[in-house]
Amino acid sequence: MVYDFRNIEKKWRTYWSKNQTFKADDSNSSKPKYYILDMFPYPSGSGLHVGHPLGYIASDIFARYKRHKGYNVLHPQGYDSFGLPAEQYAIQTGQHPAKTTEENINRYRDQLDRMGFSFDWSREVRTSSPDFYKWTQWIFLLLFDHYYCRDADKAIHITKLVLLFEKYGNKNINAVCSKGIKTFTASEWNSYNQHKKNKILLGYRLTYLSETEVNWCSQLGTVLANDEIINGVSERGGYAITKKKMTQWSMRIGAYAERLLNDLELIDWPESLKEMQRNWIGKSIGAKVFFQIQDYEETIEVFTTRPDTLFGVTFMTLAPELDLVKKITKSNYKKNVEAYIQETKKRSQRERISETKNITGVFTGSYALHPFTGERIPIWIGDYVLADYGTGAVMAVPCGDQRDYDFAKHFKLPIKNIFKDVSIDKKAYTEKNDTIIDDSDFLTNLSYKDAMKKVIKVLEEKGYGKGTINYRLRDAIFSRQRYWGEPIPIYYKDNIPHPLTLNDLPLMLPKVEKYLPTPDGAPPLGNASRWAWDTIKKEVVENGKINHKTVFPLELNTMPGWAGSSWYFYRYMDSKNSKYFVGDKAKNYWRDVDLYLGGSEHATGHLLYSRFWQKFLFDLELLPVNEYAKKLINQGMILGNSAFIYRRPGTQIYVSKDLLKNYDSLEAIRVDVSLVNAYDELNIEGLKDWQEQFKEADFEMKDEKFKVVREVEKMSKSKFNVINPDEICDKYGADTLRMYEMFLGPIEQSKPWNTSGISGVNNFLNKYWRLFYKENNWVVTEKKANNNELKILHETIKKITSDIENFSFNTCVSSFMICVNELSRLDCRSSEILRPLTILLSPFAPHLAEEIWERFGNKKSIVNEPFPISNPSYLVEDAKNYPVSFNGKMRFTILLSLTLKNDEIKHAVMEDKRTSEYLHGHEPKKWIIIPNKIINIVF
RNA sequence: GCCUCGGUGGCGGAACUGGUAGACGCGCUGGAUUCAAAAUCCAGUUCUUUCGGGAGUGUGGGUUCGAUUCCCACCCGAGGUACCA
Repeated sequence: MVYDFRNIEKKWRTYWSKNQTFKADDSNSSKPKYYILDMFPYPSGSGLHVGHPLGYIASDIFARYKRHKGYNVLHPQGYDSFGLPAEQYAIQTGQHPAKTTEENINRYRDQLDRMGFSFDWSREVRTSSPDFYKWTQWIFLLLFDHYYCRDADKAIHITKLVLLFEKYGNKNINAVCSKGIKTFTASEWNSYNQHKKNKILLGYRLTYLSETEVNWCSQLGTVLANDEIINGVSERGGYAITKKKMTQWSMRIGAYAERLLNDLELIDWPESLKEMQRNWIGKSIGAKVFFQIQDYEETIEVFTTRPDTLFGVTFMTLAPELDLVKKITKSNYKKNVEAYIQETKKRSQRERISETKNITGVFTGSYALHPFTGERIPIWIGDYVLADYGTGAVMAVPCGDQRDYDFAKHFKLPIKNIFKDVSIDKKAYTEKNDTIIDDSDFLTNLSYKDAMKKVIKVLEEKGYGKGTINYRLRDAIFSRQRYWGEPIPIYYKDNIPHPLTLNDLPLMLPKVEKYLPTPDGAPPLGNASRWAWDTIKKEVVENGKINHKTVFPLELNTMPGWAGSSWYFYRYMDSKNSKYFVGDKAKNYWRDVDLYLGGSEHATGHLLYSRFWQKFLFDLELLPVNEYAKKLINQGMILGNSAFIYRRPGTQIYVSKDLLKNYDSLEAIRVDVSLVNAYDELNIEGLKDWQEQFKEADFEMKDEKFKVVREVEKMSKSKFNVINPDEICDKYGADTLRMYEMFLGPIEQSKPWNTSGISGVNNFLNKYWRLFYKENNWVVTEKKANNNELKILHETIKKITSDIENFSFNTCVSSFMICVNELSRLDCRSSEILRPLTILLSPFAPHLAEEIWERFGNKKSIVNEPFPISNPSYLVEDAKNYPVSFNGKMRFTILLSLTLKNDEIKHAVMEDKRTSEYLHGHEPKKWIIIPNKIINIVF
C-alpha cells in the first residue's frame, strides 16, 4: 500500500479545521502557557515562495512539540496588511488597496493551510482592519499624551508636566525634549496663552511635530526612515533619495535609548542581532565643551569623545547647515561660505557617501577662544561634520583623529602633538591606551583614563563643559505621505495639533478617487472629499454654546508600516476584545512571547521600534513586562538559484555554458528556472514559448545540450528564480516539504534552494509508511519489542528531544532516517516501538502521523499525546562493543559514552582481546578514568 | 575601516563540555529484482598509495598523551555599519 499523501493530507486539513484542533485554551487553562510567534507576513501579490515558510515550519514543529509536552500553546498568525505595494498597484489600476490586499490574503491563507501549520486562526489579526488599527491609533494618542521624565526614568502623563510648569517653570525639569526650547519661569508659563502653551508642550510629547530634514523619495512620493534606505537608495524599488525639509510627526525613541541598550542583557536574542541594535543605538561617552567666539556674543558647543585631547585643538569645524555659521562668518569670507553651503545642499546623500575621500571646507574668518589657554582657534566649516549628530560642531584635534588630521594636512593647518613618544608624521594617533599625554597644562603626564576623568571634572567645575553621553539613534519619523496606512488621529485648530479621543476611534480611512498626492502636493488623504473632523462627530463648545458649524481639518499623513507591527503580538492574546487593546485577564495569563521567529533584516526596524513601544506601554502599566520576547531566533533566507543564458551582442545567437570561453563580450539574460532541469540543461522549446524575444533564437550547443550559468541570489519574482511551495506540495506532499526545508541545514543559516535532495526525504516518509504496511496489510504486532529495538527507540527519543530543544531540526531529520533504516533492517513491527515513534515524528510530518495514529485505533488527534520520554536503562551499552584504540606505546584509550562503574570498565578493558595481547597478563600501572567519556591506561 | 558570524569530501551538511573526523541525505560506482523501466533492496564512495601505509577540517605557529573544537598571527567569504567627532 503506497502512502497516498494527497488524500491523507486533505483529510487531516479538513479534520483540524473542523475540530479547531489548534485553538489555544482560554486564559484560565491549568496548563503552563507557551507563546510561539512568527513575524507575520506582508501579503504580497506574488504569493508565498519556498523561502517564506522556513521559519513557520520551524516554529510549527516547536509549537507541536510543546503541545505534546503538555503546554497550552498560543501559536497565532496574521497579516501585516498595510503597505506600499498594494498602494502602488492601486495607483496603476485604480483598484482599492483593501480589495487587492484581501485577495492576496486569501491566497496566502490557502498556501499556508496546505503546509499543515497548526496556527490558531481564530485569533487572526490584520493591521489594516479598523478593529485593529483603532488600537494602533489609541497607542499613538497615549504617546501624544506623555512625556519622558529622566528622574523617574519613565513616561509620565503630560498633565503632570503642566502642573510642574505652573509651579516651577521648566528650568529644573529633567525631561527629554526637542532642541531649542527656551527656559521659562512659572509666572512666564502662566502668562502664555493656550496656543503658546500647546506649542511648547509639543516639544515634550513622546510623539511630536517638527520641521526635520527627511529622506525624501520623489519616485515613491514619500518620506523614508533610515532603516528603509539601503546604500543611499530606497529599499523598495531602489530609487534615489534626497534631503528635504518637511513638517513631520516623530517618535521620541531617543528617550528610551539607554533602556533599549541595557535591556538587551535581559533577553535571549542572537548576539549578532543584539550587536546590530547596539551599533544602531550607538552610545558614546564624552563631553560637551563650550568655546567662546571672538568678537561675537556666541558660544560654540562641541561634543567630543576625547576631551582628554583638549589641548591638541588647532581648529574647529562646523557643519555647513548650522544656523550659527551665517552669524559668525566675517564679511570678506561670506561669498566663499555661501557658495560652499549651496554646494553642499546640491550634493545628495549618495554623493556625499561615495566621495568620502574628497576633503572640502572653507574658513569663516572667525576664531574661537580656547577655554583654558585663550588661544585663537580658526573656525572652519566642512561637510564631514554632520549637522544632526552631537552638536553639529567638532573641536578638531589633528594629532588624535584621522579626519581632522587629513583636513589639517589638506588645508595646511597646524598639527600639535600632545602624545609623549608617539610619532604623528604619517597619520593620527587614535589608540586609547596607556600613552601619556604631553604639553597639556594640567593633563600633562596623565594617561588616557586619568586625563578623561580629570578634564571632565575641571570642565564642570569651571563651567566650560559637561560630561555627556551621546546616541547615534535618531528619533523615528512617523509620517508617511501615503494612503494605505493608519490615519493619524489628530485634528488641527489654529495650526496646533489636537488629539482625538478613544471614543472617536477608529478614525477610518476615507474613500478617495485617486491614490496620488493632490495637485497642490498634499498627501493622498487630501483627495478625500471631506477629510475633516466635523460637527457630526465632535461638538465644539465655544462660549458655553455648542457650535455646530466649526470644522477642523484632520491630519493628512498616515502612519508608517512599523506602527501596527510594533504591538500586534499583544492583540493575538485577545483579538476579539472590542473594549480594550488586550484584556487584563489575557495579558496577565500570556504575558509575553516565549519564542519569536523571524528574519534578521528587521533588526534595526521592527525589532527596535516594538521594544520601544513595549517599554512605553510598560511605563504606563498597560503591559506586564519590559521586554516582550524572551527568546528570538533568526531564520536564514532561502536563496534562489537563478539561471542565466548568454547572447552574442546584436544577434539572436545564444551560447551554452561550455562554450563561453570562446567569446569576450556577451550579454547575460535571466531565464525562468522552471525551464532548466537538474543538470542545468535548458528546455529550448519551453524558452521559445516563454517570451516573444526568444522566438527566433539560435543556440550554440555542445553535445546537443544547452547549459545555463547558475547564480545564487535572493528569491524574487523579478529574478525568475522563485520556487513555489505549491509545486512541491503537489509532487511530494506537505510533510516532505516540511521535512526537506528543515533538512536543508540549520535554520539560522541562509542557503540556496536545491531540490536534488528532496527525494531522500520523500523516500524516508515512504519507508516509514512501509514499517506499518506490507502489500496492503497492516503488519504492526502487539509483540514485545526486544532490547535492541528498544535501544534504537530510546536513543532516538533522547536525540530528537535534545535536538528540538536546541532548534537543531536538520539533525532531527537525520536521526529519524537512521532510526527507520535500522528498524526496517531489523524488520521491527512492534507497536511498542512504532507508537511512540509516531508521536515523535508528529511535529515534523503531522499528516502522516495523524493517519497512522488513527489506524492504530485512536479516536482522538495525536496532537495532545504526551511526548515519549527516553528511558536511560535501555541506553546502557555493552562495554565490550566499544572499540579500543591504541595510540603511542605507553597508553591506549577506550571510548565509553555511558555510565558504567569504574570496576565494570576495568573488567571490560581487561576482557578485550586486543588489550590482553598488549598486557600479556600484567596489570596496567595507572588507570585514568574520566566519567562517561574515556579512560587512559598507562602501562 | 570597524563590528558580528563563518571556512570540514563532488554537493547540502554531522561531530554534545578537546576523545574513532566526514553521521544523515544527494550524487556517483557495482550488484540483486525486472522482458525493460520506475520503485525497492544490498555493497562501496575524503584524498593518495609500491596496498604495508601516508596525508587530511582555509594558511602558519602554539598548548595537549590527543585539537574541526582552545590560544596567537594571517588569508578568504557572508551579513551589518560608516565622514558618528
